[in-house]
Amino acid sequence: MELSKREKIILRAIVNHYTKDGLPVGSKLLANQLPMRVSSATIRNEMVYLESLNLINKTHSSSGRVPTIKGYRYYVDHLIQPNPINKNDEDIIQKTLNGNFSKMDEIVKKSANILSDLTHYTALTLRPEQNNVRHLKGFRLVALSNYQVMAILVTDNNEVQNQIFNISKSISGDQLEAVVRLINDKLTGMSIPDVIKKLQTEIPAEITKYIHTPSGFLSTFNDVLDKAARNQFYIGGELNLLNFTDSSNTKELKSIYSLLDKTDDVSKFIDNHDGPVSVKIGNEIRNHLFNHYSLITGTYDAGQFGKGIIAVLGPTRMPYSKVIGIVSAFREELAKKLITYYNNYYHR
Amino acid sequence: MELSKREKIILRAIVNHYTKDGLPVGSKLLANQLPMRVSSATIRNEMVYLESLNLINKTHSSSGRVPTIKGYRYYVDHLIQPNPINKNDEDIIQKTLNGNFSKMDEIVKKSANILSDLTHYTALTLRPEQNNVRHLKGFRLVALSNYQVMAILVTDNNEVQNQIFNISKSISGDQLEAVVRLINDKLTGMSIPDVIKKLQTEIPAEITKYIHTPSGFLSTFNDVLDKAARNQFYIGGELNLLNFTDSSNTKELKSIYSLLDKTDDVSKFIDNHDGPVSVKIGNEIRNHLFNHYSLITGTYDAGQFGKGIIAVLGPTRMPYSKVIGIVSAFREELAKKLITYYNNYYHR
DNA sequence: TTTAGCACTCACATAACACAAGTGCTAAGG
DNA sequence: CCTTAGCACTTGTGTTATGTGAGTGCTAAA
Repeated sequence: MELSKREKIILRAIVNHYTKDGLPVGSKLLANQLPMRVSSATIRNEMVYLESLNLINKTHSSSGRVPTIKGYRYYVDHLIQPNPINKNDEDIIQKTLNGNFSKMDEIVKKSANILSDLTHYTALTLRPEQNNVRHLKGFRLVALSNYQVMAILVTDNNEVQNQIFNISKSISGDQLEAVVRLINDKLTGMSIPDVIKKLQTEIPAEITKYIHTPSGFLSTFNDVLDKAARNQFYIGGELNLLNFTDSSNTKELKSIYSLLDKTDDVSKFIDNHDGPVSVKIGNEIRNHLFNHYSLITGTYDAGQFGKGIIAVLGPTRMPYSKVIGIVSAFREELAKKLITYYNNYYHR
Repeated sequence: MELSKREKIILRAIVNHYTKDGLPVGSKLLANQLPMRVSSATIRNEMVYLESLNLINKTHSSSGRVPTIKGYRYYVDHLIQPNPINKNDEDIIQKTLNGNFSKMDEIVKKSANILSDLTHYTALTLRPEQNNVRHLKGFRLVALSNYQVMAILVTDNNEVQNQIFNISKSISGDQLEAVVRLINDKLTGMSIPDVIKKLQTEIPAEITKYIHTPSGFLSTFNDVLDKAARNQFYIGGELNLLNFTDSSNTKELKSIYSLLDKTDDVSKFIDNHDGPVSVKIGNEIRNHLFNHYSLITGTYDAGQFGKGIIAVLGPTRMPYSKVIGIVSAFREELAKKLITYYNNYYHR
């Protein structure tokens, strides 16, 4: 699909206006405002052509034009003018990321908040993932009392998971201590696949020396492994959806919120990228709930931590160039911050 | 304020109708429907009196009547007819509370979800609190690696808090081990006030034997103590606010949501009770944001765990008798469940 | 004290109308 | 051949008038 120079200017102007004001854009407005001197009739003629290509639309037979999904797509791919982040926003990122964090996850979580503050949309952040198989760096059991045990698991990306579980009355303190020692000895330092294998084969047999029915133990270990394996993500500004979603449709809104609660579903549509910053518009998100939303995702490369994803969810009618600018800048700052963080605490 | 029998019947009917349909209630409707045989004119006369007492209101000069806050209050205090929970809801409570929980908090959290499902409103639950000063039952430091430490704190209500913190490069593994031993020896078993005192006096001095600037350590301990001391609460069905809040007013809605995020504020208006189940209507909640909301709170006595609170937040126009029935039943079931739970795991 | 009757009020729905913004089309001009 | 002035046409929006229905307060009679 090849557009003439003038058609491009017109389409760009339509998208710019519409994302700014949210009102259909008419030919007269553009005639008075475009860089070149043309009459509104000429613009109307061009608009007919753009509409025939399904790049723009009318809301009713005599209204101004509005971009279609395809129009936004063309705009983002060919017409967008870069809008680098402004100094002020840059400062906010710098300042906020420079807090004191005691866990990598806290930085990623905070990032979701900053990103939503900057864009006034909803932000999602996924912590970095190593692409190789994850190994178990440490596995501890701490007996808190004679009926409560905390399982602590450290993976080689330095993530820590922990979970408390209770032990039924039938186990004595001594038995427990024995099991703690047994498991610490056997599993610490192993790779996760190995841990899972052992949990199903060797370990149960060993444990029965001390405890008759060890199923409670084992299911807890699996829980913790699960938690560690799952792609956790953080959300910032979820209430911002209220700002631009047609609030009459409560049902749809609730569906979206409950979708945002499900880790698996979210990472599904946040995933697969082309390039460092990618834009998905409306039905390109492949979920009918998001037909009027767009998703700007960016990857960040946090060195030893691996690669992570940040994303902004807003209306299809969003100022793409501004949001893309923010996401671009943010992915770089976040990467820098995490690498510094890694060097400060992990590299020795 | 004394009402005649007939006035009571009329007021009750008005509240019942209005909470059911949300439409102003007119005199003709009531005339055809009340137990006694009276004309609409008579009812109108009575209504004038009820309105003079500020128990009911008109939405405009020729509309039917609507209860005022004072009217709801009178209804709840004098006119309400008990509506015990139905078998089906009862079953749901039983079944859901009978899951397998590994932490007392999980039960309290789940309760918020059940309660909101049953009422279709928003539910808040506070975990039980012992009213005496809390003691520190156990305090552990677990070195996960030579740069990460997990602090674990167990209070005498068997709550466990934990937090991970990083140690700057300047500390060696040996130093760390020494500090871990020191702190475990000195603080385990003490009461919280004592712990705090020691953290400010004795401990810093001791630690400096091993580490030059122990301020990082100490602030983390304080963080964890803080977390344990705070009244945590859980929310279920927060999105249900969308069902009955005038969704045009996005701003107010956001204020409410951000209020519900703040522990202190929430426990403030959930607190102070009269009796096992209490009802606060509109401005009685003492926060202008809730002028069109009512709050049904119930206490539950979980034996050794102490006493906790459950609450349902809905519109002033809610079916009080049904919701009160549910809260009443729930507080008892939850108490039972927690006592059983305690006996199974803690009492030996 | 109750009630039938009636005039009155007000929200709500509907239709009629003008208006503004925008369109497509046509015909003339560069 | 492209551009544009002009014009008829469409549609959303806002205003006004008008009718209807549910409800009220008041009065006068039972």
